[in-house]
Amino acid sequence: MTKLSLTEENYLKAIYFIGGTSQLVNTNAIAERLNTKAATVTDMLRKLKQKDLIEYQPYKGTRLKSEGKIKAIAILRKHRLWETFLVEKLAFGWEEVHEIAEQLEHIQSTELTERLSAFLGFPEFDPHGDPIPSKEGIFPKRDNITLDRVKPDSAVMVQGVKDSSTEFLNYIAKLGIQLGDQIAVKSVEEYDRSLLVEHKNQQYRLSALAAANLYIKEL
Amino acid sequence: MTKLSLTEENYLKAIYFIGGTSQLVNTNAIAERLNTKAATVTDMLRKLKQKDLIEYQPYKGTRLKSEGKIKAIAILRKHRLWETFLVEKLAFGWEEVHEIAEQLEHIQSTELTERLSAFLGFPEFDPHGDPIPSKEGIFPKRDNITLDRVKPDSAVMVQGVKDSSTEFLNYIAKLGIQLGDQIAVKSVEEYDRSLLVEHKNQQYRLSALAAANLYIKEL
DNA sequence: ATAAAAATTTAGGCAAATCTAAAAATGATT
DNA sequence: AATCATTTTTAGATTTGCCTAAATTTTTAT
Repeated sequence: MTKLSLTEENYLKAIYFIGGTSQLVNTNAIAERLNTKAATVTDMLRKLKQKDLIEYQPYKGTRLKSEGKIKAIAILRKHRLWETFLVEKLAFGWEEVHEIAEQLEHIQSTELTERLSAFLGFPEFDPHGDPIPSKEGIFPKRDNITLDRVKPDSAVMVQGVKDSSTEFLNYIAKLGIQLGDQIAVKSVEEYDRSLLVEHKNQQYRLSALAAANLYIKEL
Repeated sequence: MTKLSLTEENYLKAIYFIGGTSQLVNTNAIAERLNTKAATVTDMLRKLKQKDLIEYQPYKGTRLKSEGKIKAIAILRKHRLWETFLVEKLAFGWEEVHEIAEQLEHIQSTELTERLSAFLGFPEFDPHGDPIPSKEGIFPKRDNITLDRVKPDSAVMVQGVKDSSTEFLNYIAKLGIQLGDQIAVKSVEEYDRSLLVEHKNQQYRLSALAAANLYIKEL
């Protein structure tokens, strides 16, 4: 349980995001995600291997070992809890919180994390609809249905977004779509699979791509 | 408005705590406060001088310049707001929060700081009773303190009530509390933040709510 | 199968923040 | 005023995280 530097934490997070808990991850992919150079990544991988946080074979790639996974998931937990705090308690918009949460996720205090979670009512999903792992590192289950998988004439509730890029978040913000909103699917166009939907008493068309990026729950 | 490193911020804070906004501060005093060596401090002082954050004459000591003061006070503001958050919202004890706030005070986002302040109800004093500077760097005057913001073992004089509802006035009348009365705070209960007070040679317990509605002056 | 391209590592350096040891300045004491 | 003690600075190293350029390994394409 050695304390990691901020940089080390960010490398573990990057490896986790690219390769999850088991896939081999390339040096270049990490370099790109962290806006750094491959040589720098190599240095750090040697260091993380030495700390037994990752498996790493030169030229072959890297993957998290169990200690590394635990750390990465703990950081993710903190990130998503803070995002929830920022949106639900401080009334930030979905799009604004990421950068701040990137800083807050590195605060060291298990006690703080657990009290924050309690304060927020032990949330299982963050404002983007992404699952918040428990302190034991277990992810809550979710209905992974996206809007494009829904039959015409069904009513659904928006539960989250799959694509959390700023572009997409801005797009749905422009449409006025928010978590918890109800949407009724009227029909699906054969040609491009776009959807005619009714939302907040308005009818409009959603592309298949947009629909595929909205997690929903059927009502 | 250059972004400072965490270390630079800590040096400014240290200078501020030792010498306030105008007194000359010795190299050794800073070294001691930051648990580092005098030589290290000298290096940093040269750097901070170069950034025009401090006045510094070798062998003569250092003091904050206006930019440095602004930064130091902004950090102090964040520290005390976070402490307030930790105690009032996450129910930490007074003593536990300092270390965590030392980390949180370095989070960079004015927006976050201001929203946090709003969320907390624009507090003017932190749970230790210390004043929280405004975002303009101005310290609130002491006389706006309410009894709940006072350190244990302090003696105060009742100056007024914040809640002037008949219910509250009746309640304190029943306790025999009048303007100008002296009250000594013996201790504060962690659990519900109620106060054990001595007043007119009697000891009794005051709820946090009642205490929060009594304006006092420290003696 | 071999050469070209791409990915990765090694080698050598740099900046920030730290240290120890030695030198210099200041201040205190007789 | 001269000396001794204290404070502070300078000099020279170390560690961490990063870089560029060159070398090496792996992959791809002919």
